[in-house]
Amino acid sequence: MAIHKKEAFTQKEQDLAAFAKAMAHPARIAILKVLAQRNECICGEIVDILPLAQSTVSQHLKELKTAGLIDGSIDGPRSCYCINWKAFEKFMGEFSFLFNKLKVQNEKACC
Amino acid sequence: MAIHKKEAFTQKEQDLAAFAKAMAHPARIAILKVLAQRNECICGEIVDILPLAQSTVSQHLKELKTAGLIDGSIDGPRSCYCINWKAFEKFMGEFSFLFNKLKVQNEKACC
DNA sequence: ATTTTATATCGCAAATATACGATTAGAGGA
DNA sequence: TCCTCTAATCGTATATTTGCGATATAAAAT
Repeated sequence: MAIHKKEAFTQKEQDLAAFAKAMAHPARIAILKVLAQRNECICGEIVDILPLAQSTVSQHLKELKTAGLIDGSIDGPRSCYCINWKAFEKFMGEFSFLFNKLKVQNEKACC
Repeated sequence: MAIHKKEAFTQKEQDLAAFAKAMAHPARIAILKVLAQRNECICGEIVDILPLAQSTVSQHLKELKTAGLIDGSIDGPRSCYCINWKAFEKFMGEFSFLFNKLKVQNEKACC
């Protein structure tokens, strides 16, 4: 294939896919869970909780941040992360719109 | 790395990640959209709509089916697919549970 | 100034995913 | 029976992801 054809799809389709992709790994789900549970933002605590090396966790955090699912700020020698609730609401809303809305008229089984 | 450490996470984390992964590609989002829009179940129409080769579309359909997001049945010489609304509700519910529930108590900004 | 502590980044190896053409399989129709 | 149409699967090239150790960076502590 050589070429990934993401460009051939609509921006909204790409955005939804990117959002899903950011959550498409159990480690990142686990990170989001930790961030959601603790009111304050965590950094290296995540490394202690997850069964992964520090560098790997850092990489997952970077992906989540790039995707916009979490925010991060430097706090002295350590980094602080937290969930970007706005982004979450936006995407969850789009998923709901895309599928829940259509569900109503389609409820009956096909095939 | 050689080893994917999925096993090191909880079943629920793995399930959510697998669900997200199934939607982590714009082509699959587009397929789900088509299936959601048409009341009856489609097969090769998807190939006409998407800018991808038949074999590629078939592969995406297989992934969606394996992940449980769609159902498929053979109808003579052609295949018929439709969205598995039950699975959708289940996963959307889990996402909402995981994040919306926690949002309430965390609304304030951190970092 | 040196050492510790906390993170990010680099480089690499292995696993997966993406895409397509070619081939296969099965149902209908000529 | 032979051909056609639809869809799945195989083989393969390339791209991306995952994971870790090693290294770099930067603030705090000694």
